Amino acid sequence: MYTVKQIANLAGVSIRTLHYYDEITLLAPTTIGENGYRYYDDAALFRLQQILFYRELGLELRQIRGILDNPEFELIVALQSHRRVISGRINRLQTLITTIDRTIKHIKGEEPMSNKQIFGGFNEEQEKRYTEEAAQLYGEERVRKSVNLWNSYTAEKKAQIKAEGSAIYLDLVAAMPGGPTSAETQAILARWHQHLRYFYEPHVEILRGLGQLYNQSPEFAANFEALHPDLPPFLEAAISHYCDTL
Amino acid sequence: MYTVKQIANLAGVSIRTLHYYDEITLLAPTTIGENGYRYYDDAALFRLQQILFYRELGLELRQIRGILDNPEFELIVALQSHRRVISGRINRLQTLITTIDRTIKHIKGEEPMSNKQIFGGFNEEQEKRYTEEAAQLYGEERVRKSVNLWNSYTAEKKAQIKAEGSAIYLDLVAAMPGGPTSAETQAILARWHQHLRYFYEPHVEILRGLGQLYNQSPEFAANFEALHPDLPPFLEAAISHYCDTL
DNA sequence: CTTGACTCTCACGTTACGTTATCGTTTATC
DNA sequence: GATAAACGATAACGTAACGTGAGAGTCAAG
Repeated sequence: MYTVKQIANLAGVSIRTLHYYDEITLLAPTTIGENGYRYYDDAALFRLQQILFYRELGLELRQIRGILDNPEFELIVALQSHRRVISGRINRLQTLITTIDRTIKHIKGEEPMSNKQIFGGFNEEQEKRYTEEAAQLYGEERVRKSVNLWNSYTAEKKAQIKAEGSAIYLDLVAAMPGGPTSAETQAILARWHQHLRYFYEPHVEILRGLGQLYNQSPEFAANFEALHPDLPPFLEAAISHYCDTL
Repeated sequence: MYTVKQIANLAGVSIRTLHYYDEITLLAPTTIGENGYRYYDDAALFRLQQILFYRELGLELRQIRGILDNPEFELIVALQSHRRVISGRINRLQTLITTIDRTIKHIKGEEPMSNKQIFGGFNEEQEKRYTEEAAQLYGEERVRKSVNLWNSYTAEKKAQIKAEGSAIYLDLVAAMPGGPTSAETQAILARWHQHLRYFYEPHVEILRGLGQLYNQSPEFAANFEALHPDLPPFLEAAISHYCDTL
């Protein structure tokens, strides 16, 4: 059993951080003494390690809690995923170093440099975030295939697919009053299921993963909330039921 | 001349960020049109690059403004400094990767693991702060005096002192096979001790602090690593022993 | 001349803590 | 067994660096 200070020293975090993580139920102490003191055991130590990894990778604490509390969470798989993301980070930093070297040469007049190159290593991260989360949930290869498939469409086809998607989600919002398990909702989900084939072969696990993603990932959730504030949890429930009946 | 959107796309930042940087006078647009639009030129592009480097390294925007607005600021020197710090970052991430590998083996029961090792790579940032504190304690006034003393030398004298310093560090590299406590190493350290008098009165505490600084500060360490990859830890051990025998 | 893409300025919201302030508890020392 | 030092708790306000609309003006193309 460790006290707050011992944990703080071991992990290099502040005591306030431990208080805060307790407050938001991200890392609760193993037991609390009669004096109100927090005490942590080794399991808590490993959970904290995971938290720090995900934090290092830029995830919000709420997401981290969602991931760690997911019964399907597997420590080793998660660690291997961290490895890949951190490797990516290292590559990015190395890009920054070449940007530095190139900038120095450019200033000395030894080499020309484009405007894009000035920001090499900075502007690459944008679209990655989106991909990173998806990659962690259902695997890099699948994402790659999906991207390839999507890119194979013409611009016209892309627009049509997008429109179809929008229509489906609007219909889902209209179906919300009936509840997530209503026949109407489930019928629309069948269309949604079919629609996904434009991107990849939607396997049951994937469908379930998408349902969670739509509710847990802030980026997805934000999009759906724009249509209706309660759409994300509604979607997760409805998709879960849909998968159960397959 | 570029508009906000063009800059945002080039650098991978949001328009809001550009607005904010203007608001806090960190990056003002080159000109403002009659319509109130912000327009930036290439110089602004380079300033933004610097801002992003410093931000990547974790500096606060106020500090960044202070650095960039300092008349002594030199672009190339700054870029070289970024290089060293980013290299340190890469080392830290690589430590994280070994922590991951070790944790995986530990979970599989293939290897024991200490509590400290669980957080290898995370708690290192603290050590930096210790050094910073030390720097502030011993710090600013002595640094100022040292700078004054240094500036009182002629260019010729400066060159001679620099050469002497380089010779000492090269001799230390040559003495590395004998180990940090060898008579040879310790004799060279006596020269090093004497050499420091060109800069300030080397008190025992300061010597010890320097030893730690040489190994812990990524900027110093990077310089010494250029001479030999294991020189920084060797220096810390050798200087520690030298101080013990004073 | 309208439509859509851009732009502006408020102004409030957010995340993950830092920072006192005030108070009870434990431990080391005299 | 008293007392100070170190440690723990809660509570509440502060902050940095933007995100996120709202409302309104501007520009380029058809």
